[in-house]
Amino acid sequence: MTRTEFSVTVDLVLLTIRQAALQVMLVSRGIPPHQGRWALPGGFVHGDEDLGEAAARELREETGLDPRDGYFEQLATYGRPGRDPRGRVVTVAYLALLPDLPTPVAGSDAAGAAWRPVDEVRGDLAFDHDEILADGIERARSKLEYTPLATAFCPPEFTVADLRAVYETVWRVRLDPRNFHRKVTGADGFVEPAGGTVIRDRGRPAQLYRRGPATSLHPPLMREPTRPPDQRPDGRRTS
Amino acid sequence: MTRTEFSVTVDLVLLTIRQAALQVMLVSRGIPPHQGRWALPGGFVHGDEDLGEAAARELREETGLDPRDGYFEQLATYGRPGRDPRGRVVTVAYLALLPDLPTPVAGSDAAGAAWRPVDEVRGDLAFDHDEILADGIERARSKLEYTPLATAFCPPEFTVADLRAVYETVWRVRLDPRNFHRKVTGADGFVEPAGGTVIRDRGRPAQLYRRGPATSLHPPLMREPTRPPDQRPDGRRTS
DNA sequence: GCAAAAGTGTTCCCCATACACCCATGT
DNA sequence: ACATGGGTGTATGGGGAACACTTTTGC
Repeated sequence: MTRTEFSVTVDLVLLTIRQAALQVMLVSRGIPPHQGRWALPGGFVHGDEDLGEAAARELREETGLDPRDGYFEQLATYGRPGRDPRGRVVTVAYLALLPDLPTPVAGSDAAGAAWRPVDEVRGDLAFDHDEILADGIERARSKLEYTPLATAFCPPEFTVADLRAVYETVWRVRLDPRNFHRKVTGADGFVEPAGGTVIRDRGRPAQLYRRGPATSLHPPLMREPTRPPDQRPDGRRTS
Repeated sequence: MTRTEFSVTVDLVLLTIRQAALQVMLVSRGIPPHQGRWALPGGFVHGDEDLGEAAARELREETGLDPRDGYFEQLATYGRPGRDPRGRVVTVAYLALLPDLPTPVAGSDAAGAAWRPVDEVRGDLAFDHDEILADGIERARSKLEYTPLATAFCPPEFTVADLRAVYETVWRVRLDPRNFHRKVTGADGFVEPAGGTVIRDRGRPAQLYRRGPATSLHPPLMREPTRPPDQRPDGRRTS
């Protein structure tokens, strides 16, 4: 019975929506291995830490954000021999869905950290981070179907249109604004009125809402549509 | 930067349906820590193994089963300091849904392995295995809603009633046999006819079916009903 | 014949979709 | 005035739930 010794790291898939695109937080690696390449933020788990604590610590160190600003959950664990040239390293990946806060990237570690559109970085990441990122995006997509987590991408107060933009961006679809409005405001505990109104661009002012108390939606409120081939706004087809 | 050394184990949540109950494979621990208590089967990850390989190896060693007999996926990873008195041990839990095959428990390690109804063991397991088991059951429950994995609990050929019993057992509900039959046989790629018929108890012979090619069901075929309080056959209430 | 389980047909109703229409603002 | 986005009302259709009914076996 070999009791091989491992190092254990946490890696973060931090997703947000900026400029109408799904973006992921990446760091440019300053040291080998994979020096100069983009990678998911992360680091070694300390001796007295639970895994989730280590992930939350890294989140604070790298971005200044708090897990409670958005949503935070364990994603999956990766331990293929050879995935890290430094030795036998198992990494526990965490997924966070965050609002596009004016990121106070101040922290020291955060040098070289940046939001990047996921479409522009797929295939270019260090280690097995492409695989981890793909799993995180897939998880986020499916979570939107049966949980109220779309609000995790929104700031504390948001409009129905903001929330709709989340689904449209993550799923790459157009949703009918009128039916969307009814479903969201009608769903029990999904959102609750915050009182104010705001004018985003042109047109009638929109009501502001806060996250509601719901933690799950049964039946699922929003369902990822099975797209007819021409419905993608960018004209591309699903494989 | 402390690079603490960890041991890494895999633990298996093996679920099946026997005697109309959801059952989990447990081993009685022969050595400390937690000697004499029930625990999930598992073991240390070897130096040259991927995590999934280690889990599949443990499955073979402990039960003689193959991952491909049913369904197999990573569940979650647990690494709370102090969860194992032997030191800093991180465990990657895997979930398997298996048919009630005439288990060839022959293997040496399998001494003391047994299927136990999940209702009878909750709260009594070693380490943090109660938490892991609860997470596995919850994952299995929700997977049935939007995947065709209920067939993983069935032998290669099964009747619609067999499949219905899976949902009824895992969800603790009664489902209408007539509507269930139509939904299952009508869903694209969920099941396909195997040709034969079989008489289980009394009544008209039932058609046999095999697993179909579908890997996902969009929209979800079966939905866990939100139960009116009196609908549980055993009369108990959901918390 | 009778009980029991398999399987089909039919009705009703909810709810998602589609879309006409009105509201409130900036220019 | 008119363009633009916010929000409501309403008709239509598909699918799930409920259940009457037929089929095929064992006893």
